[in-house]
Amino acid sequence: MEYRDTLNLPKTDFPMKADLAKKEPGILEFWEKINLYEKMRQKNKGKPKYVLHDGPPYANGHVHIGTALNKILKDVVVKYKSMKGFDAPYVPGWDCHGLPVELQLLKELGISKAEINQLEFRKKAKDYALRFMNIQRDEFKRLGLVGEWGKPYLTLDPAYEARIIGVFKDLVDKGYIYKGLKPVYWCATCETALAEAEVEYKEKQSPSIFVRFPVIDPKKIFGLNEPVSFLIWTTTPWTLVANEAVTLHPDYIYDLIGMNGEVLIVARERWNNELHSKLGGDIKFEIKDSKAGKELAGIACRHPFFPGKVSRIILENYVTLEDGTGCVHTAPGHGEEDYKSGKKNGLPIFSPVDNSGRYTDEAPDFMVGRSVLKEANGIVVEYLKEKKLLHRIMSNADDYIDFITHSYPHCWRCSNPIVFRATEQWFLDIDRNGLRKRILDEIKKVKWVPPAGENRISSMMETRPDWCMSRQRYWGVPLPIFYCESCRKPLMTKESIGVVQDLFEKEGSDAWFRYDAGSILPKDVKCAGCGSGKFRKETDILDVWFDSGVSYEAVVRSDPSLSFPADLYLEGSDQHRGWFQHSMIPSAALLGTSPFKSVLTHGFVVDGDGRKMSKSLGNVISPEEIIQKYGADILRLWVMSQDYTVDVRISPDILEHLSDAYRKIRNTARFLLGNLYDFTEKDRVPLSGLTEIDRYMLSLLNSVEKEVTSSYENFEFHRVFRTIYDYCVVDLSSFYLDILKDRLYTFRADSKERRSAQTVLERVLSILVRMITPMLSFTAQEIWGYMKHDDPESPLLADWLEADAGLTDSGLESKWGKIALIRKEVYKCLENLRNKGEIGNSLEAKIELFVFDDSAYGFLNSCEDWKAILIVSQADVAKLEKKEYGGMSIPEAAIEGLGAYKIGAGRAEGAKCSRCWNYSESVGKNSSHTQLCERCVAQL
RNA sequence: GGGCCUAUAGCUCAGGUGGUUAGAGCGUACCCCUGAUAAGGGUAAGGUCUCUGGUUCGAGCCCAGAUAGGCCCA
Repeated sequence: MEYRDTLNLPKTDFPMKADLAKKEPGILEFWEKINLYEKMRQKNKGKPKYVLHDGPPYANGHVHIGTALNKILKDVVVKYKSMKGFDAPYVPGWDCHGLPVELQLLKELGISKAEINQLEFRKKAKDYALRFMNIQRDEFKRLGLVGEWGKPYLTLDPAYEARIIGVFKDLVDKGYIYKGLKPVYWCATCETALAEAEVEYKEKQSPSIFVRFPVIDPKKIFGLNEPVSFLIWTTTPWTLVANEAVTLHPDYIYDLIGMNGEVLIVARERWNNELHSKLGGDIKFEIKDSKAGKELAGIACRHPFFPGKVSRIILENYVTLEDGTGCVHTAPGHGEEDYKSGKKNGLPIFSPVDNSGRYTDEAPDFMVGRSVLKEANGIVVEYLKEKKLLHRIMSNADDYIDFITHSYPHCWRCSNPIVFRATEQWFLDIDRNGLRKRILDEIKKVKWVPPAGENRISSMMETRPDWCMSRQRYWGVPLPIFYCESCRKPLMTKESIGVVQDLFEKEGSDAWFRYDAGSILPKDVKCAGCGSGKFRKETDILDVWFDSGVSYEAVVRSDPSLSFPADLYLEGSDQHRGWFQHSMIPSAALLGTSPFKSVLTHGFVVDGDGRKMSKSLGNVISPEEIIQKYGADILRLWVMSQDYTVDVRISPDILEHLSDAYRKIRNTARFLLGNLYDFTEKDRVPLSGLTEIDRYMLSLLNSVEKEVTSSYENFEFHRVFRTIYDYCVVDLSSFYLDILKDRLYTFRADSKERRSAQTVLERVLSILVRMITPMLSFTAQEIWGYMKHDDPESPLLADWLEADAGLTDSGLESKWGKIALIRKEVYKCLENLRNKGEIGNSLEAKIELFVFDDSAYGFLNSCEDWKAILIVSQADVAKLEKKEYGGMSIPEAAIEGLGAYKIGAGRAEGAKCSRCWNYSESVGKNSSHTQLCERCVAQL
């Protein structure tokens, strides 16, 4: 007789090999077929909502690993919350307007924006954005993300565009929007503003000059009779016309250097390092005085070009000692840093340069109409020389001018050098109605995960300038502003903007370019300034940050399935400056509240060495290749395994390890399934009837579940992964399941002992599959299909099983913790025997546990079945006298709090039972089953 | 250059308020099993806790600086 056939070996069709790449698409089809997302919503209809509001990715290019990380994290949150019984809608969105699409498209078309009709271009841009939206949508779905994929929100939808205008209208109405000047990159050849991405830095030769800014009353200020000047250095002489200040560093030391009958003020370190030889040569000089920069603030100097105009000394930390004089010529109309500093110090934003790069009539008469890039430098130098404001450069043949080659911005299209030029822009006043302060207060109320996010965004909000909302581009939502044709006064009333809003709602923002102002505005509209009825349209568009920034209004407050404020925004940490801020500003301004209750940020994906991914380093890993090689579940497992609060690493090595981890979890589930093939509800054993180790395992399962649940709650997903994984490896596979095999296989199928074990296995599987569902959604679905139950079609439609307090038994957990330690010690002894060739399988061994104290003896005797726990054929517990210490295999160990014990290990007695493989002296005693032990005979 | 953040074994992570020989799992090596089998079990070897100072009786944990890296700005 083949005794093997009398065993209850595991049976399951659940394949060991996952083959995820092949299997996942089928599971996706299944989810689609059963309308999974709909059903998830339906299940929790009427329950409390949990709204994760999706930050829209940019509709350009394929999904990369960073986006995948972001979306998978979101998906895990949504799935977990849904299983927990929240109505957790997920409406994905796309950011469709903006420069990247515009530039990419121009590149594809091989033209500049002046060469194409704006409406025609916008049509192509729309197609382009929609094309990539569709590509990305498919790629997102492939990751197993659930959501409203049929009805995503798109910032180019007419309804969305109308909301953008609506929010802008309200901001205008509340007085937040104003017109001001701000320097932008300007190409005088193309006569257009350039975006950062359209600027190329190339080497250029520029004049280098040193210019005196004479102190107006040196006698009074320094007590000196000679003329005193701050000396500045510049490589853009043409911007001196627009000078408004001279900037010093507050903490540097400035020396007053007497030389040739005048006094020059420069930073001491600069003088000593370079300027002395460059400007002084062999001439004798004398330090008349020394001051810290901050002591010089406010001093008035004569403006080099405008008699009577004053240029004052101001302070900024950005002044460096790398070059120049430590005294910086500041023209707020011609530089970003100068502009910021100018705003801070209340300086005018002066920029007397027109579209073609020529001086306007605001410049001195002799300069008007001259090109700033081609002619101005020579004129300025001659003028300054004549006015004795230029300092000689001794090291250069005693000339006034030097030339240096440096990196300078050029237009990417015409390759000519560009200028910084202040133009009229629309701004949102961040300090209107105490907005900045109110935002800072709202920030404090938000829960930031990790907490450092609060500090980060707060410090940005504290110092950020007004929001410049206009962009000189084609692809975006136009600024809904009109100008009077005769007096140029802007028309921006609730009514005029409302008209635009309604128009966009019906026809989309293209309508702005399709109609002229007269056809858009009602006939009776008149300019409030001059009464004229003729208007023209603003040509600038809105900053795309405004598009996505108002999604709280266009999506969260407009979609009835959502609720405001959103519970969670979850994005990369770069969005502190981006979306979080630009959502907060209009929401706080108009609704007085933050649009989110909590914000979770994650780091960026870097390679195995912590370096950012780049084509040149060749370390880029795409989601696509991971899915093809391993499957989306491995990608999801990767996301879960990482502590995303810092940078997240990925490498082939890491993926390989995760693949191993996946197999372990999968095989654990497979073993559980395989041993439940004949188990039904009626076979369940009540708690009181379970063996002790089974009750212990239920208690442990409870602890694990609590740990996993709280980790999900706190968004500590890597703890979820680790806890589940360790549980599978340590508690199940190498401990419980290994011990259980004897009972499951060799006891009668319907024996109480076997049913007791199965009762536990069923609960373990049932909870395990739920715990992994948000993480390994595909695999969970697959396992679900092999489970026997009346539950819904998908684990995603199942409820989270809460830990059952009645199953927790801390006494048992502590007791079995000690048993596990003893087991570990025993295994060292067994390994010893194995290495000596005395045993192979642990069933060939016999173990004796010796103790000396009553307490330890009592403890060891209280354990039901040592031979099962240790997986050996015989195990005895005995009390020993001290004199019998000798000859033991290992030194004594102690049972915590119970005293010492020793382990005796040797070969088991008797013969091997051919059914259960245990060794027993009873083998051969039964005449009809001569190869069996008595226990097996009884089970037949 | 500035703001914020990170740095524990090959990998992923633990190491409340500083206190005996720094932990886990994986991986690796070796061994066992062949009734979870392209599975399962065991044992062992791996760390100057990035570096340098400092505070302290005592620091992986606190402070300063450096180095490397990341995000955002300039």
